Amino acid sequence: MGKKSSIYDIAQKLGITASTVSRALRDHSNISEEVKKRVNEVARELNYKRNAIAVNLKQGSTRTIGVVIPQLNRHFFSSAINGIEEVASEAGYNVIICQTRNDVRQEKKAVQMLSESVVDGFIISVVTDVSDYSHFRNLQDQGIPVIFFDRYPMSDEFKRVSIDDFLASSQAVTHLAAAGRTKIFHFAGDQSVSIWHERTRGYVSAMKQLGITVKPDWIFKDTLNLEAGMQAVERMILSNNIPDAIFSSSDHPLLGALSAFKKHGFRIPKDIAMVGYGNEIFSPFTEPPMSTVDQHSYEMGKLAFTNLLKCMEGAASEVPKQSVLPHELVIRGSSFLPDKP
Amino acid sequence: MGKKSSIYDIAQKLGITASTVSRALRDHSNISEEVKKRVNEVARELNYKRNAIAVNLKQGSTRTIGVVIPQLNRHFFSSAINGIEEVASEAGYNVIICQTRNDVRQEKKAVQMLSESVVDGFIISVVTDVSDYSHFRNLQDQGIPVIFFDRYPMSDEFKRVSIDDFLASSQAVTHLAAAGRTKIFHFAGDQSVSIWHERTRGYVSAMKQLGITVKPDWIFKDTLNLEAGMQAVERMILSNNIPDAIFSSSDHPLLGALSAFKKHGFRIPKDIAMVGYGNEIFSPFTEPPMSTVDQHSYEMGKLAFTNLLKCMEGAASEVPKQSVLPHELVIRGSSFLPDKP
DNA sequence: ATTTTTTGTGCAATCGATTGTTTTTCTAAA
DNA sequence: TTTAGAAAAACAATCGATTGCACAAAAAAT
Repeated sequence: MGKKSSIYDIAQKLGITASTVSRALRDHSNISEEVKKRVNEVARELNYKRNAIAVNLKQGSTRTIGVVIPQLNRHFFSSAINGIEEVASEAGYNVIICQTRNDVRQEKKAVQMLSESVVDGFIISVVTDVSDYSHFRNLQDQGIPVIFFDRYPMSDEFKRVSIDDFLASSQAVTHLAAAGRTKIFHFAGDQSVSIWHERTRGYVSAMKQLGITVKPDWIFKDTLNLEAGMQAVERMILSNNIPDAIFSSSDHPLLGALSAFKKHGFRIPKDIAMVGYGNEIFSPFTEPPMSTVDQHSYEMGKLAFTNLLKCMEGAASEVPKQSVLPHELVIRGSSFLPDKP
Repeated sequence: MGKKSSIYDIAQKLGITASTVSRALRDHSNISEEVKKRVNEVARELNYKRNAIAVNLKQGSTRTIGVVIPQLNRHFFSSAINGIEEVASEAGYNVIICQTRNDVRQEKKAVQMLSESVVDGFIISVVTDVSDYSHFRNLQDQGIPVIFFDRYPMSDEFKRVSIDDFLASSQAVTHLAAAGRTKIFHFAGDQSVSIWHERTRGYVSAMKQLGITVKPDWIFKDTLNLEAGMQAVERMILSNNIPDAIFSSSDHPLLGALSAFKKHGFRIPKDIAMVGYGNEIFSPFTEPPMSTVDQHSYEMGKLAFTNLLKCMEGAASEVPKQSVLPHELVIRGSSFLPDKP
C-alpha cells in the first residue's frame, strides 16, 4: 500500500536496469520476450503505473489539448466538445476542458496555466468582452498552436473555424420577411464578440436589402439569456412597441420572450413569428417549436481538432486562416403558419 | 523565437546558477534583492514561463483535480461543475473535466490517464452500466482520494455526496397522490445506477404507503432521454394504458412525454399530472411548467470539492462516508391545478 | 577457427525545477 | 589583525522515464 512504484523498483526486483524495464514495458524490439514477460509480471504485481508527468517532461509533449470555452451549459458547446473528443481520442489525444464563465481574467488564467507545458495545443472560444489578445499572442510567441471556433478574436492573426454567421442571419431574416413580416425586431449580443457582431450585421444588411428601415428601438442589445428575453418583451409592451417578428442571436432569450409574449396573450407565430440561433435541446419542444439556425456544432468541434492536429504536427501551412462550415436554417412552428386556418 | 526558455537560460545569461535563479523567482529570502531584480528582468526579457510539468514531477503534486462525469449536456452536471470550480479556484486548484459519455471503457480510460500522476484527486459521477469497480479500487490502492457525487458506486467502500433520492422520490409521489392521482406511472432509469435505483425504490415505497398497487406495466425502464419519453407515451396509447400522473426519474424523458401527450390531445395537468427530476433549464418553460426535484447541484459540487480537499490534505477521517444534502420539490403547473376551473 | 553481424542490456545524460548541503563572500565583533 | 557568524550563491542530488551509445554474448558468415 501507499508509495507508487517506479521502473526502478521493477528493475531492482529483477536485477536489471531501469532502461531495460522501460523498453520492455514499451514493447521495444530490442528486448527479449523472456524479459518482457517477467517485467510485465512484476509490474502487475507491484501495481505499477507509468508516471505521465515524467514522460511528458522527457518528451516535451503531453498529447493533451486544452479546450477553453465561456460556458458548458450551452448545447452548442457541449456538443462541440463531443465532436472534439471524438476525433481527439482517435488520434490518441486527451482533452482538458476549462470554463471561463465569460470572465476575461479566468480566460487568461486558464490559458496561462494550461500553457505552462500542460497542453500541446488549444481550441478556444473567446469570452464575451474580450478586447485584449495579449494572452493569445503569447501562445503564438511560444509556438503553441491555437484554433479558435465560434467566438473568435476579431483580428486576422489567428486561425478559426466557424459558420457564416452573416449569411445565416440574413437568411433567417429573409425567411421571416417571406412569411409576410416587416416589423422584425432583433435580439443582439455584445458587439465586441465576433459572432454576435456578424449576426447583427446580417440582420441589418438583410433588412436593408428588403427595403425595411430598422428603427433603433427594434434592436435589443443585451446579455443573451432567458431573463434578458423576458425583460425585453416587458419593455416592448410598456412602450407599446410590438413587433410582428423577432430574429434572435440566441435561442435562450427567445425562449424567455416566447414565454413572456404568451403570458400576455400574444399568439405565436400568428401575432409574432420567431427565429432563434443555436438549436438548443429545448428548441424543438417549445410551443410552438422554435425555428432556429443550427450551427452543426458537432462537426465544428471535429474540424477544429482536425485543424489543430495539423498545426501540432507542423503542417500549419495546410490549415487555412478561416474554415467556414455549412449551417442550416431549421424552420419550425414559431415562424411557419400551418395551411389550415 | 521558438524554444521555450528555462531557468538555465536565465542563469547563463547572468552568469549565476540555476538554483539561484529558481530561488530568486520564488522570492526566497536567501537571495539578495539585487539578484532578484536582475533575474526577473531577464525572465521577462526571455519570455520565461515556469514549466509546470517539471514542477509537478519534482513536487509530486499538481494541484489539479479530475472531474469525471457521464455527460456535459445536463444542467445538473454543468451546474455542479460550476460549484466545484468555484471552491477549487479559491483553494488554488485547477479542474480538469473528462466526459465518459456513459461508456465504462471511457470511464476506465479517463481515470487511468488522469491518475497517471496528472491529478491529486478525483470527483466522479459514475457511468450508467458500471458493475465493475476495479479502476476505482485501483485509485484507493494508490492513495489517490476520490469523492463520488450523484451517481455513486453501490458499495460502501467509497465516499460520496448526494441528496436523499429515496426521500425526494417518495415526496414527489406523495405530492401527486395529494393532488388526487392514483394511477401514477414511473419512468425509471437503469437500476444498476445507484440514484435511479433509489428513485424507483422511493416511488415503489411511497405507492405502497399510499395503498396503491403498482402494476408492472406502470414502470418504464429505459434510457432517460427525450426519445424514450416520447416512445413510452406511444406505447401507453397503443396499449390503451393511460396514467393520471407520471413521476419521472429525469426531466428529459418527461419533456418527451409532455410533448407526445399534448400531441395526442391530452391536457396537462388536468388529464395527466407530472413531476420530473433535475430542474433542467427548460423545465420552468415547458407548458405547463414542469414540477421537478431540484438537486441543488451547485451546492453539491461545492461540497464535493470541500470534502475532496480535506482528503487530499490528509484529513480524510473528518469526511463522512456519505454526505447528504437537502433537496427541494419544486411544484409548478404540471402537477398543480389552478383554483379557477 | 576467425570475423562479422545480430541481439539483448547496461551506462549515463537528459528533460526543468527544487532543495538540502556545502562553499564562498562579506560584515562585524574580538 | 584575526575570526566568528551571517548572508549569498554554488554544488549536487532528486523526481521517473526515455534514448543514443557502448558493449557483451550469441549467432551467422567466411
